[in-house]
Amino acid sequence: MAKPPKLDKLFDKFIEGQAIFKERNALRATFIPNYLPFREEQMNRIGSILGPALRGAPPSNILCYGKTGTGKTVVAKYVLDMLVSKAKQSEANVPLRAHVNCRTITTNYRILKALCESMNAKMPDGSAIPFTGLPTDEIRTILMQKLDSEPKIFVAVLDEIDSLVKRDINQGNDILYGLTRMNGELENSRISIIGISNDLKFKDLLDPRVLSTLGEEEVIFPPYDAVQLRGILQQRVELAFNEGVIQDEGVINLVGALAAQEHGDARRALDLLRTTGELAERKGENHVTQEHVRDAQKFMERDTITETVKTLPAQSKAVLLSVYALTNRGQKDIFTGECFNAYMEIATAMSIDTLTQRRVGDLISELDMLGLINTTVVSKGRYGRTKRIRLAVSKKHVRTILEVDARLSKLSKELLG
DNA sequence: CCTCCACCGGAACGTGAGGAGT
DNA sequence: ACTCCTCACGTTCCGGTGGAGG
Repeated sequence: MAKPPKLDKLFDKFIEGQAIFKERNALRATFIPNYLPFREEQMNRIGSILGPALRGAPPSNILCYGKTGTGKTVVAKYVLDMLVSKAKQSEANVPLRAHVNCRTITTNYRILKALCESMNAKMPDGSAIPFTGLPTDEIRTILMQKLDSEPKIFVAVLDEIDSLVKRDINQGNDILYGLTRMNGELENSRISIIGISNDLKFKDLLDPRVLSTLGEEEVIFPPYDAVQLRGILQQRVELAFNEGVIQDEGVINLVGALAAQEHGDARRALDLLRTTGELAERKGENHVTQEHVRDAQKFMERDTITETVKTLPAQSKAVLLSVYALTNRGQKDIFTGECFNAYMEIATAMSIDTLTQRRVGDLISELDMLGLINTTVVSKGRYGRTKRIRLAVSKKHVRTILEVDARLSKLSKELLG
């Protein structure tokens, strides 16, 4: 059987496509290059703080601040890698280490569990630690016993530590207080914490008792400027792409410039560059052009919005739709009361429960945080205080996506404005 | 300067699902 | 079968508030 020529050509394109990438992973956020440009200062600071661990002395706790994609995580990992390999070389005290992302690991229990697992701690009977069901106290005891079983320095990196406190200010403070105070209860070992925060104001949320121990040392990660981004990209381009793929100097400049607009986020820059390469690859081309960069930018934007809207729970969809409907009726500014009324209609039409205004208010805030709408609290004097709401994404965008939901097909044109 | 609207947003609590141990 | 845990999602209650209009 002869191969269909079309498919044949398609596959050929993929084989040719290898001409684009040499090592695609070099453009991923998890990749740790052997040199981190523009972060010497931060690396030296953290290095000198952690240094005492090599002599078995407990390092101070560190808080790292900086917006997303400023290299906090990669620097922390890099320095710890170096520390551990140095310790192994010289047979000094090899510190234990753990890296926990507090945004994906959402509860105190699971954070403790993750810390336990990083050093293979088991239940007293030798079984694995269960996902849930244990009192949090108990798992803390297990952690401490394991730590104390032999003298060690334990460096725990708590990534995105701000989300821990923002999710639940009491719970967050509790676990941080518990961790920072552990040193007073441990006999042999010492624990030291590297907190990584995207939010510069995160300190305000911390209990002063927590802050005083956790924030012993602070390291700031400023955003990269366009020139630095270009430098980073240049370094990765050499690792990731085959020679001659990027002939146009403008490609890197453009990626750097686009990412610099997004508060100097290197992760975004690398993502954009990778998507650009993949786009060119899919088209079966051997070179990457500025046109590809622009396409990739659009593609990524559309992709993230589509994804967030699609995965919204039904109630949030109803709220978003009510904003959409009012916008469609020609209203630019929408106030909470109006939004709530529209929501009641739409939720009824969707035949889902209607929530209270209090709850809808929270959903509005969530949509705001997702960047789908913009809200500001405004005072209209005699006519009360409320939130001014505006749609932050294009109307077309919302409609096409929301229409996919089966419950929404019933909604009348009239209802949607 | 004071009032008072229409909501904001914190606190406490309820419910039901999901999992573990006994 | 029963107890004990956490967690997501909502509700009820309520004190707080910026500024237009009196």
